[in-house]
Amino acid sequence: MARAAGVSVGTVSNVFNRPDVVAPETRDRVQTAIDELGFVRNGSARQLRRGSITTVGALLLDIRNPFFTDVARGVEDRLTLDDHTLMLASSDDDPEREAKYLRLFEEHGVLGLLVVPTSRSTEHLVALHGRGVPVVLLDAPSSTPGMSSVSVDDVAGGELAAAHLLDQGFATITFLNGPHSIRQCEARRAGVDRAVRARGLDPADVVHEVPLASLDAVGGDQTLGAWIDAHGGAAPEAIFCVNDLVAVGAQRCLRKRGGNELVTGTAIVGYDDIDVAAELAQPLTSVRQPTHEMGYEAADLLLGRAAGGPVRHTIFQPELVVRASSLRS
Amino acid sequence: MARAAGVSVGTVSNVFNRPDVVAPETRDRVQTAIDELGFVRNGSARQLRRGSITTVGALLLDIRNPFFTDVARGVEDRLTLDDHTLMLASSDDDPEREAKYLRLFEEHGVLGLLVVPTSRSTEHLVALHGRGVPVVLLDAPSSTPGMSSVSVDDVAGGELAAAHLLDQGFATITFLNGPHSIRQCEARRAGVDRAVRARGLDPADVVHEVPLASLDAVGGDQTLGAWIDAHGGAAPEAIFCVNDLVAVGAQRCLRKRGGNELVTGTAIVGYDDIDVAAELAQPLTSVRQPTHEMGYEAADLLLGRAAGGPVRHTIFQPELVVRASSLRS
DNA sequence: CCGGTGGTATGAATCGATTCAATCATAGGA
DNA sequence: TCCTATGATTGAATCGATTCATACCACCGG
Repeated sequence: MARAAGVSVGTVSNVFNRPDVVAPETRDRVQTAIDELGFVRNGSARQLRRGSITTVGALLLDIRNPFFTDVARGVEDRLTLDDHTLMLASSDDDPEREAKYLRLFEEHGVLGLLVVPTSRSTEHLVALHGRGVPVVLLDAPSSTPGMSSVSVDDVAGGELAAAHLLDQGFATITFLNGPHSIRQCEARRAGVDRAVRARGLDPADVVHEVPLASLDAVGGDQTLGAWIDAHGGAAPEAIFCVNDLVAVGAQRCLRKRGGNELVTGTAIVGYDDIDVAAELAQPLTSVRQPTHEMGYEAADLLLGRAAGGPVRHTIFQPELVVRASSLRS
Repeated sequence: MARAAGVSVGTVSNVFNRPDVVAPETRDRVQTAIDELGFVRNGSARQLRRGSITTVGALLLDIRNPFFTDVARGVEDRLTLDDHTLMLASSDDDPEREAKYLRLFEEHGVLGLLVVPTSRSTEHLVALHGRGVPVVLLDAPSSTPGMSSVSVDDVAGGELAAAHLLDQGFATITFLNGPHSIRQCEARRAGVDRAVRARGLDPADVVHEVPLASLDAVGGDQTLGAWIDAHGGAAPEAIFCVNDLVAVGAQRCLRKRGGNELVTGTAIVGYDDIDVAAELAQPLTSVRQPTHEMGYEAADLLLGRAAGGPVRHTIFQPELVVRASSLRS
């Protein structure tokens, strides 16, 4: 220990935590000893004595999805204001991985957790929260009392997309969607239906929902390809994709079938407004979610909560960004 | 504590760590008590006693860059094999942030660190490593004895790109590059020069290097635009971009100036081969780096190192993926 | 009946920083 | 000169899990 500086343990601790109570001269002496030895205090010991301090955990679904990393960036930006740090991990929508990471975070005495819950998993979270670890749900509304949440109105998002297509005059919408066990997928479908009904139409006549093999470009490509094959080689007039990666896959599928020519006969709307949406072969119309703000707000709620603040449920509104891919040619 | 199960602390500890030495009957009794109370052992205390255990830290340059998240995924995939977990953070190429996170990781008693070093920063890392925390450098070769590293041969990457353009018959290459203080930028330039010289030409005649305002799409767009303005409105015949985001920006710039028409007169080569490279307006020729393998290998090296294994320097070879953007029309 | 052996359980010592009551030093006031 | 107020430093107790030497028990062979 750095009492090679000729002082007691208590004084060293004071230099770190309450420098003002230490005489300037002593402080300097200790400080130089610290620098020379490259002394770093043991975080585990600090934390053991103090309770949790600086780190906040975030458990996302997929660390490679730009939507989540943008959210994470918002979280980080809020946390650095208070000198907190972020521990990231991804659950891959696997409840088992989720449970494992939740336990690890709790063992590490994390200050609180931001969690994008997997399809079905709330028991662990509720238990954790009950044990006194503040939890804020991300991209999912909370029904547990005392647990804050930050989410986006996915019904409104689905409605925006469908309304846009209907207003263009398309009579049918082919909806490449994920399983309804995923809340977001179900909600977006509900929004689509609402837009259809608002125009006096019957969803059963207008909406053709096609379940995706996977929620990425490969899934979009294959699923749309199979659909086209099953319909005598005719492409749909208008497609709504549950996220932009799927939309990219759909475009790829159409282009392959059009002999690598740009296909402009089919309207496509995506979801998430990823960075390159504007730069694609067909600049993609998409529903934008305020990712950065979501992360920022969630971190803010968590820190407030940890300090005894109020429970809140923030619901952001999505926004439609219209580009060439959805316009009638 | 869970000695409401009627046993001593030591026994509870044994149930967790050496279940075989506890009598089955006792073990069950303790286990049910644990489950009922939702008992989670205090990670700080464990770690204090044991030394570091499960977590590995990774400090990346930018968490939003797909290149780094793909690498992170490789890391995670390796770590889960040994039940380790990953703490992620991004330094934003800011040495101060880097230092802060390094200290935090060390305080947390991390098992080891994977670091993509900022432009100039090795002192901290060397000191840390000297203090006994295993460090593996990512995407940068190590010159410090005892410190393993995983990197890609950026000289070869630059050479691949330039050779491809030269072989297409282009007489000049406009290179949108970052500052040479960034090792990768400098190395790629060296590779370009090597390709030029190998063909008996003088780099001074062939290569026009243009410094970028920022290493993203906005930077690529603006920098190329300024260059074109400075050259009487004429676009270069062949462009090499230091990464794919810059290439996307360059394409955007060209399209804007071509009245939103696809511009096929200019050849473009990017770097990183991001996911959507094939789906862009001009499918992008790019230099691919084995991101996932890099992460996996780095994590493997780190775990090996922590277990007293050897120091190693792995250098991966990049690969050129040719698409339409670079082909003579 | 005794000593030995193997299988279990115990609890005190330990890790290292923090905290707080107690000690020590110095200066100022009476 | 003595007493007190103020400021600075000390060191023992503490956090909670792990570890290890010790104790306990039952059973077996001699």
